[in-house]
Amino acid sequence: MEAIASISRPPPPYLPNVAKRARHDGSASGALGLPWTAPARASNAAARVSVHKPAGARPRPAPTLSEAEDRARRELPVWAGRTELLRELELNDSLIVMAETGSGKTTQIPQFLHEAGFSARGAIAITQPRRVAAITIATRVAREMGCALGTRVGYSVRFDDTTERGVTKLKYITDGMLVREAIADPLLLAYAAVLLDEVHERSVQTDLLCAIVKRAQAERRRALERARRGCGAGGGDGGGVAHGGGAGASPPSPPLKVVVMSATLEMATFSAFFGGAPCVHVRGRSHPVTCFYAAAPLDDYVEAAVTATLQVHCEEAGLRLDAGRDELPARAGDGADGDILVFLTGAEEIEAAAQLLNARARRLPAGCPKLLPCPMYAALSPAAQLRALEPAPRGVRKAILATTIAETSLTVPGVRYVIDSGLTKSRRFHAGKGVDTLQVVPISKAAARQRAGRAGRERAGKCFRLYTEHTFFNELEASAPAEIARANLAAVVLSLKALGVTDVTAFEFVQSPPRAALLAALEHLLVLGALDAKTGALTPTGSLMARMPLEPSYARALLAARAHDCVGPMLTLTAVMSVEGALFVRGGSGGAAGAGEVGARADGAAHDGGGGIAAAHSAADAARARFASQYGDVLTRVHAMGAAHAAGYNADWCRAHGLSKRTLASAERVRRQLCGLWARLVGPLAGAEREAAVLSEDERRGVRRALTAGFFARAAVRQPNGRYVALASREEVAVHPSSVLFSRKAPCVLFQELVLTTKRYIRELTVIDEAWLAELAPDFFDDDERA
DNA sequence: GAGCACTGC
Repeated sequence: MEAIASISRPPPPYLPNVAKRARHDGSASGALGLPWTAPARASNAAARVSVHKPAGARPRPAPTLSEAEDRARRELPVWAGRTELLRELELNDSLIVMAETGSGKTTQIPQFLHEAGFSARGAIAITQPRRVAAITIATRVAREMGCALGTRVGYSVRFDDTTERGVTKLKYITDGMLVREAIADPLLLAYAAVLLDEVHERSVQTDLLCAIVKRAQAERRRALERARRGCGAGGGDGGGVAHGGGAGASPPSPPLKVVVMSATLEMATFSAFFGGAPCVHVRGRSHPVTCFYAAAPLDDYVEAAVTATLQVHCEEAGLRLDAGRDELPARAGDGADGDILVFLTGAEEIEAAAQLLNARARRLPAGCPKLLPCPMYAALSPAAQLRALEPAPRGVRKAILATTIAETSLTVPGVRYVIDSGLTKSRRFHAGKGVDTLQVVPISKAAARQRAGRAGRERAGKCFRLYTEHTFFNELEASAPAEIARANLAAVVLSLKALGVTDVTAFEFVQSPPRAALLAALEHLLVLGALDAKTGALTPTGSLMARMPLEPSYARALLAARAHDCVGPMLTLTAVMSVEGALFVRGGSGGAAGAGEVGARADGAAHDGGGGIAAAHSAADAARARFASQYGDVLTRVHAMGAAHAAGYNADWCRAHGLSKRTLASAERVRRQLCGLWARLVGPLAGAEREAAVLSEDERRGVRRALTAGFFARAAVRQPNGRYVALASREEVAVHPSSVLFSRKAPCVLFQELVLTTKRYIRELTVIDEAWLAELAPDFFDDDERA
């Protein structure tokens, strides 16, 4: 063990040992320049590999890799620890691997296990938090192993499963998919080993999977013990043990091997959770990144980010920002070599920064290379995202203005400088009020290191932090709170119940969520009819809900459609409401996503007027108005989806009607998936295949009643003074101005969303009859009246 | 009369 884990606690990369205050280039900074503090020396020890080379034969190279590629693969740091890893896994059921970026853990460790025979009695699952990662890594590994994707190596993500049971040995799978599989097969009998990757991200799903595999491990071990004892007691001699032999029982499955893979130092948490599992540390391969800090706190970080970008752009090109034409530097610097990645918090702010950058870039000193701002956030169309990833033209430096999307979800090549605002947007669930909020909060130290590391992917880089060194060391948390500690747990609790957990408050989580959140989730599921009030067990309805890839409230509403003769329309409704991404976008110049088109203009001269996001919003309002329903925003979406379906999702038609083809396409995919699921779980779809473009009045009434069955807790009634009060919380709420019901107030509405900004706004409304509430959710409203 | 970080089933 020691050989590999020669350093079980490596020095954190990027951190200076000595903080030296170093003003950049004397007094030159003037109005534009920001003063920085810099470390005494660049320090990133992670560039070295500290594991020894094991002796022993290695398998033959995969035929489809070139010799150079194969050599590169064997030189990945994780190869040095191959023998040790395998030996530890022979001796232990669980292993924690801390491997830094660039170590090759995700592609190589599964192959090590396969080659060593661990896959002989079951597949090896490798979980990934993101779809693209599962797909691209599986593709890469299939090539390394010289086989076609979908044979020995495959992936399984929503809507796309390329694996074949019994054939696929290495199965790259999204976290969520494996949780689904575990609901049908809690002992994970299809697998001989499960490798949980990127557990340091602490998503609800990986936390849940840790607990699931631990339980499966324990039960499979017990089953093995029982089989062994049973055989022994059954008499006979040694031979009987090897062959099993209980009356007709199938041979017990082998112990489940679990490898937990993380990229940060949080190993102790997971080691303790898995009963003191050994930890292995594998060095990564990244380049040193020098960090600079703001010398004093900054009040406007968008402004500061723009200033810092220009400063880095000029100074790294060998120019001083205030240098005049006569003072061109003797040393030419690096020209426009190396792009700048700027971390901001949201789309609106990024568009504002892009405009500011464009305006100020015009006033750069003569001889300064061009600077090209490139917005990057999830709402951008894929085409616009790709444009930001393309190499800049010669002599031009890109400034990629990104959200946290560039932290882990995608890698921007060519980045040499990172500017870090130190902030991110974070969603939090407030159990007491049952509302979600989205707030700008400081990032963690781990996230700050992750961001800085983005400058050192290809060569040595620099990171400029728009906060002080004191803030970094004394104010930032070591790591962000696990998602499970701040999320709405209704879906989690429903999954746990489906996994056979009777008492979720006693369940052993990697980190226990707040008790209040657990109780709120239980109560929510109880009033939805998913749990039995006496036993707390899943009801038949709850069991169906747990099998649907929907939020519990939507699942409940969908099931309620049976009683209201509107299953087909409700399938459309739940599909169109459960996809992310804007449905209504600006029409005209044609693009899948409205905001995307706005962002894509950043490289042109079009970034002049106030336009931007605000214009896209009002255009979306106009698109919404075309399909407006007197019954509210949800029915408006259903109308739009129905009309688009009738038009065959034609691209020109979508554009002309201000609808996002991309969002519609994913809604249609979800709808088809739900139809298939419904046919299997509930029964044949009588007439629901009719893709109702236009709903009858009865169907409109039906879906509003069905929706009430799932969302009664989010009802608001109009007061005599014209304002609304949310029934459950008794709080005053206001209709969001984007709603089709903004100027046409109904007496009673359901809302899908409550956002806290300048007011408590309710969004995505549906007009209902107040009497339905007591009829469809008597328990909930009886209690409420007594309260 | 305002504005949706990022994943995932």
